[in-house]
Amino acid sequence: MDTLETRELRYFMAVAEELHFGRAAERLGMAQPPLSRAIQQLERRLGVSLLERNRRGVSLTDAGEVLLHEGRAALDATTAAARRTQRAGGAQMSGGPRKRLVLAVKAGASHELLHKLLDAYAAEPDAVDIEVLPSGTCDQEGMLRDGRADVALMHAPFNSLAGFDSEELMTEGQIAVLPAGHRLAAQRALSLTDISDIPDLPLARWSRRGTYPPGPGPEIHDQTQLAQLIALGRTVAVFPDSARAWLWAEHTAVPLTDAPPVVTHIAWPAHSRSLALAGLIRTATRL
Amino acid sequence: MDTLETRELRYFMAVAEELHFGRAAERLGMAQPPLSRAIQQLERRLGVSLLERNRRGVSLTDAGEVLLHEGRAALDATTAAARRTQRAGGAQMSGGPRKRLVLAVKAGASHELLHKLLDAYAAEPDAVDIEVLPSGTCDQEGMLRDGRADVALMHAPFNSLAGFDSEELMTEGQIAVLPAGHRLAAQRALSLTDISDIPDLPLARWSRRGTYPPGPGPEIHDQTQLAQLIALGRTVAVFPDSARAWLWAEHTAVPLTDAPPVVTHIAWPAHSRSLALAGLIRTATRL
DNA sequence: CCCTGTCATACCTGGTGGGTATCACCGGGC
DNA sequence: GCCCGGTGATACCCACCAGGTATGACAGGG
Repeated sequence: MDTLETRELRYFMAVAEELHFGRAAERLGMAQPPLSRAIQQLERRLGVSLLERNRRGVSLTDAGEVLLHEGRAALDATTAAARRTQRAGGAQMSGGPRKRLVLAVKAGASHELLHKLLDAYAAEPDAVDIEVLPSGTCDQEGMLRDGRADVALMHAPFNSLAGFDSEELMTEGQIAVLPAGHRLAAQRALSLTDISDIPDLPLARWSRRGTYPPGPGPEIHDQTQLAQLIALGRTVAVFPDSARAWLWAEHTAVPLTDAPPVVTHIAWPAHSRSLALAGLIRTATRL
Repeated sequence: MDTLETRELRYFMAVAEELHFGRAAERLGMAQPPLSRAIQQLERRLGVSLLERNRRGVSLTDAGEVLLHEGRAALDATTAAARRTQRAGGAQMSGGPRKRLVLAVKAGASHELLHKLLDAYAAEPDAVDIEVLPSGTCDQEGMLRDGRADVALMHAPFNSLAGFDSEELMTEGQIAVLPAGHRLAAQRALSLTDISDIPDLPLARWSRRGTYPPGPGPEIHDQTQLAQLIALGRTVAVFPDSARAWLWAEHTAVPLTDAPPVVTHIAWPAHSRSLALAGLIRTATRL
């Protein structure tokens, strides 16, 4: 059969990610035996073995690998359905905000564009409330996928637009943000190689899903933290032009000649049919 | 809570589509009272009213409308996960086909391209079996979405590529297919207006999701049927150039000067990670 | 050799999904 | 006006199964 209950998917995802029944069960807030049994039943129903039970641990079969990816998408779509439904209906009963759109943005990025967009949209006759949801972790894709957001500002090439509809809004170059007193801060322009190997100024390393790329630079997970470390002369970082908006007095921005341009898009789930969303997109493309 | 069991989604979709608890229950193979109760529980859990129970029938609230669309996507993603997992795992146990990719195509379209693609791919060293799944109903989108297919040939502007990754393969003009003896069959070229209002040759009307657009022409749901009606001098139809491959002796093809070009794409789910699929796409783009 | 950590098995229990019977309500016919 | 047909909701019951606890089987390491 091709049923496949949400609960079973949740269970399998937990096991597939932990590769350990005990820890997975703990994460799910249940005991280990029923979890084992549920996975066995799932395997029997699908007629496919998903996990290789080696002594000492568990590993995924090819089919398990497929279910891990496809199941993630399915679970995201399911929770998105629940979230968006609640948002659509919450309005009509509580006297709260009539209708809301949740717009995911990268915290601190494209301030000016965002401001213009929100102002222009608010002036539209049929505008609804826009809730801006800033994400420090650059996870606008996930937010669209699991329904935490209805629409997002994304930045190629950092975000992938795969699976979404999108419109291009703005293209900008990138800058190196240096301590004001540093010798390179006096330059007119720099290249990526100029700043990638400065012994006294190692490039900052952003956290990606909790892990950091290797290198000598400080580990960063927060823009303010980074701004401070730059101001203290400890590191250097690369940002889109629009980051000039939040620079401190102790910072100096120098254009990068060979950094890839950053393209800001407005993106939304491909199947979306919301009129409010269509209005926001229309406004955005007219900016 | 943001749970939302697959079963509940299935139930809601049935009611939302039928707008009738009794018929929905019948379609689901269950009795009406438990279905009513399940929907009530769903509404309470989400804290949102989904259906307006008017005396004499049911209608959707705004939130219900949203759940109808989002839920369809979620259910499709779920059954896609099940189907693709079974395909990935079916190979390893039964001695059957090692690994399969299912390629959805519009029945009868792009014969030559398809042939070249399959031949070229079969010559690749790491080729897997390709199962060609022809669809008479032009529903390649749905096939990709619910996992019946892994990859599809789609034809803009007839199919929407929204939500998929795709690569352009071929662009072609369109032709009018006329009865060989008709006076217009002698022309070198025609425009859409030339053929849209011929009293003795009304344009054929294709079925779209079971309904037909209004007009005087015959109702068509099958290519052979259409071919026969043209050969009999009863109707005229518009096709991409590549349709010349299956024309009969009694048919005459005349190029259309102002018909939009047809672009054939190869398309696949945006999140797909299959190596076999990547190989097929690479072959296709090299054609 | 036993101890430890793993997942599987055995068995029991409570919650709940589903069935049947019935109600409440309304609109339409005569 | 009355009754009838058709709607969804309610009441009640039962059986199934998700989940818990206790325990087993099995391998690797001291």
